[in-house]
Amino acid sequence: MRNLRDKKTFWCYEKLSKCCCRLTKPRHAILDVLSATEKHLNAEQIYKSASRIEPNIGLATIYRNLELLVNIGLVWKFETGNSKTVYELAECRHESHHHHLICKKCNSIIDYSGFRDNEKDFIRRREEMLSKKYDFKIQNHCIDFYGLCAKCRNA
Amino acid sequence: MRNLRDKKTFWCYEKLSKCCCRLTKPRHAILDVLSATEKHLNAEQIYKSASRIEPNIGLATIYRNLELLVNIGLVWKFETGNSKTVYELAECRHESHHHHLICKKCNSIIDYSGFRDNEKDFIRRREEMLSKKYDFKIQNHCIDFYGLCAKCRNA
DNA sequence: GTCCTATTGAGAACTATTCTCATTAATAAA
DNA sequence: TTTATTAATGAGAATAGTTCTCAATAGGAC
Ligand SMILES: [Mn+2]
Ligand SMILES: [Mn+2]
Ligand SMILES: [Zn+2]
Ligand SMILES: [Zn+2]
Repeated sequence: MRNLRDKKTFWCYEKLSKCCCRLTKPRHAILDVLSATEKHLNAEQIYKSASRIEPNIGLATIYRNLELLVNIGLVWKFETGNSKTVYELAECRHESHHHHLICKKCNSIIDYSGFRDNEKDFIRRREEMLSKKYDFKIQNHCIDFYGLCAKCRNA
Repeated sequence: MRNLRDKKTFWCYEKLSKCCCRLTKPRHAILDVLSATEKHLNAEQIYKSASRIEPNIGLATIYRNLELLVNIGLVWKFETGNSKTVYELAECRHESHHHHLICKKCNSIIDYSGFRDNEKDFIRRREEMLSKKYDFKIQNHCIDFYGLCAKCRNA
């Protein structure tokens, strides 16, 4: 196992310890799995990949840690409507915040992140307005577009 | 039971028969339940309310019909992230299309529908742009804002 | 190295949803 | 109105994603 000094340089070690969360081997593996892909993985897929790094890891540990990582904001979780919850890294990626195009037929997900400035402005203004109008503290948002991907439309 | 002539005047009878769906008693009850509220109900809640109208209705029938009604576009379904899928009528309401403010703590949902024209324009333009860029036919969208409601913030 | 306790693995338990199948009833046709 | 067709139903079993339990382990502060 990596020694302590190495661990302290891990990209989210600080954030974890700030929350009194230890950088355990399963946790490290899960973060490695999510870091290594740009796909949206469900718990089972993360379990399989993480098992290659930590062969004895348990599925319950996957769920426990995903919940924890979502809570401290390192991971973004969302439901696709076909009962498979998927996860992706929230930070440390090409461009962290993004929206989704979701195909209703094949359930594939396209990340959309090339925001124009006016798009960010628009959403920020909308959030300000909504916060006031409904006395609601907005922390984040989820914008998904549903429809048919090119492949499914031509099939 | 209502006779045939009455049923044919039911607000979505045409839409149903167009899809070869019969206006059955359980179906009628579910639509009545959804029509009578502005809340977002889960399957269990719909089951309980519908049971008061049709005492022998089965839970499986609730799920079957909700799926059907979602497919033909009469009902809007969405997942709140706490594993309770909720449903609401898509048509025949104050203002059909709307977005949501969802409290992360108490899971309450606020409907937000007072769109300004520029908001609709903005989303329409965005959809046009995305459709082209990703060769994706957009059919609808889901915009949710997550955060803390007034009650939970002051508690 | 010692100690405290957060975290783990295994599997049982839970729960929302879907499936199966014999029976019933909505509707079109006669 | 009667009949025929087959979509739809209720009951309960089955499934699957997720959470829980608990004794054992290991991260990391000291
Ligand atoms: Mn994504
Ligand atoms: Mn709503
Ligand atoms: Zn597709
Ligand atoms: Zn709240």
